[in-house]
Amino acid sequence: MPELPEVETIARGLAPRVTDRSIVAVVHLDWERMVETPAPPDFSRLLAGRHIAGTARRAKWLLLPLDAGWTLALHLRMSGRVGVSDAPPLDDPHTHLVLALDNGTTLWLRDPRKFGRARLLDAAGMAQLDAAHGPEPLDPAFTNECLARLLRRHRQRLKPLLLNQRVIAGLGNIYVDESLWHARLHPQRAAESLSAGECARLHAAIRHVLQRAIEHEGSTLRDYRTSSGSSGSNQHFFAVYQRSGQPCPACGTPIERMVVAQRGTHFCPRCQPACSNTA
DNA sequence: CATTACCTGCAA
DNA sequence: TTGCAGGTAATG
Repeated sequence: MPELPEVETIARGLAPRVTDRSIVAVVHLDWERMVETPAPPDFSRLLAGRHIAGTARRAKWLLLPLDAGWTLALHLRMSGRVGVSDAPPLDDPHTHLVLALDNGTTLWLRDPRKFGRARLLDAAGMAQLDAAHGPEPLDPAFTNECLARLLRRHRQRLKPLLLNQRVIAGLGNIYVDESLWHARLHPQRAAESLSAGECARLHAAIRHVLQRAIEHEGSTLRDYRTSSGSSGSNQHFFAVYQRSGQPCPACGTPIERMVVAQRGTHFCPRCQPACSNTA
């Protein structure tokens, strides 16, 4: 579920409640496959006593930088949620990881679909995670020219290209569809076929769409909640996502849905015309 | 590039 | 009952 804006919102909301706390212990872990590294006994042993320096985000990973060079990295995949509460939510069958903090609160991860993942990384592991992802689209260093270079380098259609975390970090199905609509580009356009002007439109669209979503604390379709449990409101600003049959906000043409790269894809057939090099 | 797998809940 | 879902990795 959570894409860049949702994870960013969670990281910001979590910060005041975990920064400068210490982890007393892992008090609950009932889905060991969630822990990718190190093996769960070491994961729990190494987390105990760690100091939490703050919160951060890389791509769709929620990061808790700890002391001694460690970082706790959490990926919420489709249905994961994290929060801090006074009482451990141990009666909930979907809460799979609970950390006790030194002020008596608990940091928990809940995930009905069990796709979420946790890693405890040393500096080298964190560097690897970083290197496995493309540039952050909201980083000032991500210029129009950076995007142009990415598009030139990959012979792929726009939709799968933008979903690929190794190419550009943090976009998922929602924000790819929304960005392509704002840029007036068909999801199946070949990446290397974009003109300079189209590339500039895509660059501006991606940043606009992500920034606005963060301002609205993310998009809640079903599972996503902020770290305090509230819904995001960005879903009210979708132009195309899950709006098939409804009028395009720009031209009134009914939004269409098709499958591209195995993903439901929403677009306006008039504003985002197919080109000769799309099919 | 496409398909499958990982899981569960929910709507059709 | 079937199909679908915001993500990703592994496999033909």
